[in-house]
Amino acid sequence: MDRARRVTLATVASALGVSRATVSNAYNHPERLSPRMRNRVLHTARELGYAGPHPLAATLSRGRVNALGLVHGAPMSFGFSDPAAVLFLQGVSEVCEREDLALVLIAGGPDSAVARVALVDAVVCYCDVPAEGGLATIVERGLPFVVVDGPRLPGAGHVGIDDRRGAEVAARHLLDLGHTRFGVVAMPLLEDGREGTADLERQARTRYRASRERLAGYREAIEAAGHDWAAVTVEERSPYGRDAGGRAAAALLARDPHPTALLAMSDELALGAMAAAADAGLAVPGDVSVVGFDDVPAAADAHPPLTTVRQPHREKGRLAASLLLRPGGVHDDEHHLPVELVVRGSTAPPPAR
Amino acid sequence: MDRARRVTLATVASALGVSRATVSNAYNHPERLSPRMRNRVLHTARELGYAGPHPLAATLSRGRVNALGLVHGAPMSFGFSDPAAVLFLQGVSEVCEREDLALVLIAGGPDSAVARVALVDAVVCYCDVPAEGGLATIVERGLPFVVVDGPRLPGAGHVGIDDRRGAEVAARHLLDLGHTRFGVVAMPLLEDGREGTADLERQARTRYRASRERLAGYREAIEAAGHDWAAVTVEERSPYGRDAGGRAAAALLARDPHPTALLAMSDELALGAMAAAADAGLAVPGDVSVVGFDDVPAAADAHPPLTTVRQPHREKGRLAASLLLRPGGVHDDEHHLPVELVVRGSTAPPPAR
DNA sequence: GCGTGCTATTGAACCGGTTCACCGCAGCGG
DNA sequence: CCGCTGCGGTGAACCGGTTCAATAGCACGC
Repeated sequence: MDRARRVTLATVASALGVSRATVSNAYNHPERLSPRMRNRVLHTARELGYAGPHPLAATLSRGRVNALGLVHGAPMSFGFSDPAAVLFLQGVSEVCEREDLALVLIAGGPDSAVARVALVDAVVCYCDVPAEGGLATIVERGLPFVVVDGPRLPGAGHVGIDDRRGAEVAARHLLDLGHTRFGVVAMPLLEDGREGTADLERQARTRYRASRERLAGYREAIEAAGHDWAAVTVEERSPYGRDAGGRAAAALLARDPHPTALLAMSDELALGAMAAAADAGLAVPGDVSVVGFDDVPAAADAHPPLTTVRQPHREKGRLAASLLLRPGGVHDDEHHLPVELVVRGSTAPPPAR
Repeated sequence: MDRARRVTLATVASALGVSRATVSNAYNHPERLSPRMRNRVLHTARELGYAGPHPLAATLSRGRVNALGLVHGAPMSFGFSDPAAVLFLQGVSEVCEREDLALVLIAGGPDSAVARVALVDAVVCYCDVPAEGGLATIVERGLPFVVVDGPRLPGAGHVGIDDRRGAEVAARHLLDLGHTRFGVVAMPLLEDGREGTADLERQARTRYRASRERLAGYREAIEAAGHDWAAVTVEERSPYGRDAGGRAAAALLARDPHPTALLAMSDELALGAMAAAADAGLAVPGDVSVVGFDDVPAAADAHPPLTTVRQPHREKGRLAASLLLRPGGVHDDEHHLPVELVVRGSTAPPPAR
């Protein structure tokens, strides 16, 4: 079976009595060979069952593997369950497709064994890691990379949105509608996986950039309107799914009086929150308004359609990938994409007293 | 800048005056070295800014890259827009994650330039290609592979479902409810991208296995109930999205009398069809019943929730990946996963005359 | 008949490691 | 003091190509 010596470029060369360089040229630089020779080579190769230069070996000399890596903060399989991540992936893959690049999904996070050895030319880090020490593996490998939605790192590109402003706009929308009692359906603030109400002290220690910024945005808007932030309950749940949103909202709505407006840090959380409201016998937006963040496709399809902050997920993916392909290498500059409030049916003035 | 000779394993070796083998061992076989030597090596490496053995080179000697490839029939970016494909990907990625493998998304289909050179140990083909000549590139490269939802190929594994039975069950459900006038919302039958009503002749030439089998299933059930298949309109649309389903359904529902039951070949098509029905002023399921295929998450969330044929997408992904990792290599055997009718709210008896 | 200019082909170095048979040497039992 | 064992370390072959300076062969102009 495998005893049979693998047929390599050298096999073909010696079968024809030509040099290896010639065989190599037949594949990579046809114009340097006489058509006759080229045909002989290709023909013999076919006869011998030689499938062409081994990509790995070729790559070793050339120094390029023609692949973009993508590392996820959360487990990779989660990546596919989060619709926002899927849109992002779609953006990245569009660029890869156009540029004839493979897209390598790197499991286990930025410091996994896979990240250490994955065969890629550059990597997109779609994760919100702590600024210090995060991505150490990637940095050490010396690969060009861009961080999306995460911290700014020296030498790396950065793509993100203005989370704070997005959150602020969402909160202001509810304030404008006349709401005064708010609850926040929060993504994790720290890595400890704790669930529950996050007090001011915990809020101050928030490690994830997105969570921190969105929280800050809510707060700014609410305080600017003259309300007391300390009166706003922040319910933190983990991980990111609808379930989490449902549990957080259930806790918020069980309070008396319950908030009339829920600020959800993502659409998935918001969608879960809407379901929880229904379970609690509350109408959205009649009894309680909900605003999300992300504008994933399911937001528009929800009942009622979800008011949310749109961010250009696909565009973020495209941009991140493009930055890595720029001729001059990665400049460590920052790209902020626009956010926009999309008002739909899940928000309304608070119920009359 | 790059003038500075890259620091390689040899650099470290000569800096220490030891052999390259020793440095290599420090990383790969610590137990073969005295702790003292190992520390010296690691320390010097760090000092020199050596990030460890170049994965590419390591891989060349070892012969394994620790990566699984995934090739898509449709453009890769489509892959992410189809929720069924996303679930499948999730399944594959779970296995990759568990096994510390990278997951390489190969753009441009099974015969693209990327497929020719992608650095992978084995590949999952998630595509319905013609049995003859499809996947030629993969076959030539001699990579182990498994085909999902496509044709059986010698030497390759196969994972699929019983599409025919699934379709049959769906149709029988509608028949049991008393329906007699059917319309089929079809995925593409041929590669020509044609849209419109597919007559019997075109149906007979169907190239895609899934389309062919599902059509056959519908037909068997309907004929078994004593109805005339020729009276069933098959509306083919391309590509696979909701829009396509909407357009097909609009055409079907514009007929007079319109069908009271729509058999959609996928949930995305079905969801589009439901929207089209609403646009046409028809109630689902009051005026028209709709049944899908796939049971994607959005099916249960739809209004009304969609009756559909469930297939285990995630499980398919897991199985396909697992087959490639089996110690003995890929056995060319066939794995059929179960399908199951899920009755929800989109089907009901036809309206009274 | 000879220098010139091409083109087709080649040899050797190189990409950056891994592996394995082998060897020197320290410690140990006798 | 000797031979044996086993550990720590080494040299050389190998993985499968690419690249580039050099060369051989040939037509051409003069």
